[in-house]
Amino acid sequence: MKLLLIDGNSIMNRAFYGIRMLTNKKGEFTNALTGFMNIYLKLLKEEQPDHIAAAFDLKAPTFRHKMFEGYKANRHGMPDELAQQMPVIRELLPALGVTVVEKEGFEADDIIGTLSRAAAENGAECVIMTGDRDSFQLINDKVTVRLASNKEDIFYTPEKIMEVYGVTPLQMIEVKTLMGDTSDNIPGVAGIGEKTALSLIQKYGSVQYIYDNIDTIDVTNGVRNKLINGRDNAELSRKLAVIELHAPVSEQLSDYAIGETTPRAAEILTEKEMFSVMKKLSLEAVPVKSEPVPETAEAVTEELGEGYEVALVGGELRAYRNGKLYGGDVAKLLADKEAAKRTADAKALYAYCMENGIVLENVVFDTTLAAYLLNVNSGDYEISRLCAEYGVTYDEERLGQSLYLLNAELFRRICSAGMLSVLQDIEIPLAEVLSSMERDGIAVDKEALHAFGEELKPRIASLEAEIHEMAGHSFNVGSPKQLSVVLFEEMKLPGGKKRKTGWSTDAETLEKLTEYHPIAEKVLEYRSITKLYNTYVKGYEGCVAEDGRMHTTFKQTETRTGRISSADPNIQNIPVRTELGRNFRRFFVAGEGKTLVDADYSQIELRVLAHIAKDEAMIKTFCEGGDIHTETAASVFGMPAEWVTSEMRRSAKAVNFGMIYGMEAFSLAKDIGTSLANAKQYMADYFAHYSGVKTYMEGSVAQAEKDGYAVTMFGRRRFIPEMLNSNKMVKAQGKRMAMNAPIQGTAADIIKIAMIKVFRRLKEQLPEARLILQVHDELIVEAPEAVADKAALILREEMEGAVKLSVPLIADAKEGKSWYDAH
DNA sequence: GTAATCACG
DNA sequence: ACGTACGTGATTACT
Repeated sequence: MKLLLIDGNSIMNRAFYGIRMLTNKKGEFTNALTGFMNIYLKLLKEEQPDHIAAAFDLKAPTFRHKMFEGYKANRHGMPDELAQQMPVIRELLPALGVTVVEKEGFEADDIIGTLSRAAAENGAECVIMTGDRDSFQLINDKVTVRLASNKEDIFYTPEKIMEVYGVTPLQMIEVKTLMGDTSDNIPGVAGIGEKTALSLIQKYGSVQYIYDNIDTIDVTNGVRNKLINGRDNAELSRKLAVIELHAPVSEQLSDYAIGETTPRAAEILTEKEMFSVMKKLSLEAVPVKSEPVPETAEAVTEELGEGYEVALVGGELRAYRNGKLYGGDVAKLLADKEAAKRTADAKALYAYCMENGIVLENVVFDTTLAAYLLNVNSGDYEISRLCAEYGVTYDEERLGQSLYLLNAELFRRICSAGMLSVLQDIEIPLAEVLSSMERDGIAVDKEALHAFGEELKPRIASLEAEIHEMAGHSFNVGSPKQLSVVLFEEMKLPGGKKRKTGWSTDAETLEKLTEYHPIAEKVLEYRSITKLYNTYVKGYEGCVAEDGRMHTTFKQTETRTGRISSADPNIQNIPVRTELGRNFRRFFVAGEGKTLVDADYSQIELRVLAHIAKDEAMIKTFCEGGDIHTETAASVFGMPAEWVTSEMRRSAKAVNFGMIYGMEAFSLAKDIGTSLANAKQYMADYFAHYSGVKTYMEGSVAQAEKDGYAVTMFGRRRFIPEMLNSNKMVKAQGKRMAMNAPIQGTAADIIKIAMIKVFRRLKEQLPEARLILQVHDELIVEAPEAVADKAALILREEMEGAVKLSVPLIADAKEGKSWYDAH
């Protein structure tokens, strides 16, 4: 028989601080729960106990502590984020068949002490799982302590205690009596710490012996005096240090046999969205009904509208009419303008149709896109998971029915969140555009790309040799760890920032080192060239398809702000800021007889800011066609625009960009290289001039605090659970998100609208020209040379006219044979 | 799998 | 006293 005793509070505490903040959609914290369950599952597997008890503290002062007068409660109240999770684990464990034991007036340690004694008396083996060392005194031949650790748990037996502390487990009580324990409010003897306490007990065995022989024991007079003065405290401490072994809880071991898992476990875990834990427990997610879903199929249809569920399963098309298998011609259905289609992946469905010569019409709903809009933080929009999340019974055999009910629920939520337009007017039409862009791809001059790489190789080799020469030996320059040893230990250069694992060697640090030693500059150059070679030559060579073109994947449900992202390869981070890197764009070319037309928005985010903040000064500058950064400099520095130097303009530009990110004065100071006081003054002057921006930023934060989310001009939402965090820094980050999300998100909405308009107009008026790339504020069209000007005109008109703001939107278009030339 | 670094808007 | 700008993706080193 084997009894596992879990120190509930201690493990929850460890899990809470060991795992980054996690929440479910509602913003309920789940990190301690997740950490606890992972520890619990590992224990089950490794220990294979047949009996388990989880002991918890109750809030009230404990028996041991109450016994003594003069005891003052000094416990740190646990943070709210952890306190919220405690009742949940207390309910979850019984649902998993684990007995929770708690007793008014007793600590978890007392319960564990009592049960471990009872287990040992009954000849059972006992393992105590805990995160602190308080229970070491309970260890004996039958009882071991398993101390949770970030790496391997550590097992404490009597031998291990002797090895580590040089005393027996019971003598740990004596040690604690002398040294005390601040977290447990045990005073101990003033001035006696762990070292002294251990050596005293190792030598004399007990506190009693020490005081009985206080005049003759071999200690310094200082220690003797401390012991004499602390005698009263020692007596009190001893009583506090001893763990109670007879707490009034059941000692019937059979009461702690592992029980059945009840359905409540799955309910709790589903509600908390702890899906990875459920998977490990082999539990199915269960519907959690928050609001009633219409009962009958007719009622659902009435709400959702007549339509067809169309799903691609393993490359096969399946169609259902209002959830029931559709027997008709699916290809015809897809092209039917009258038939409303609901799907789970519009981009894939558009791709499928394009490939098979079907003109897909009238897609009205998309499960994935809807779920993304409802919660951009999730990252997982798999159907069965969504069903669990939104209270629909998932049945793989009846996929149509599942999709149908899920769509009804998502539709309702999208409507009540005011996001139907974002879904139907932006995201779903965009899916078609993206699938067309992915299919077309961009032509790559593979030979030139390869040749460029061959040119870089010897430069890398010689830089590496130079660096090794300066260091005095060879090492891996690409390893930040090895590099930091060379720079900061061997060469004794001044280190800057600390990282988790040592000194940072990032570009900012190396930049500062250039004035101390030429090696820094070489490392910087080595880094930039290897980056170019590894990522953009080696990486991209493998990404050119048979047709000589690169087909990226545009991800539509990835970012928190509503932007699209690009992967395999990422086409949105191709070098441009340095000349060497910029050369890279020469290999992205127009196809035979064609040209690239590249158009980008001018300062779209600042224009969006001017508009949504209704800032008069900023609106005026943009409407008059003035230079925003120069105007900003003029007002911040209090002088006419003609007097503004390029240096001043640069600073003003930094402030303008900082505004978009919710930047604080500290970072501004660092960015433009001035004092904190100066930076504060700049920002104060900025807000005095752009008072609308100030009001807007404050309002944006206040609204996010009230609603839990930030919202764009078009109603796209971003939930910001960080806003509710009690950690000041996390909350500050939440505030910055709240300031940035509506700006970045609105700009993303605008360019998405522009993409749809450009795509449609090209299709109609210039079908041989194609929209092929998007880089956040930049669109690239590949067009036959003869119609390049027309394509440029269309791009400019549709981008500038995508939406009407209180400031003009400006897009500049350029043509060229390669991306380098066109940009 | 995570951390560090660096490419882009 | 802290610790400091938003949003991505790819590569390498290392556990």
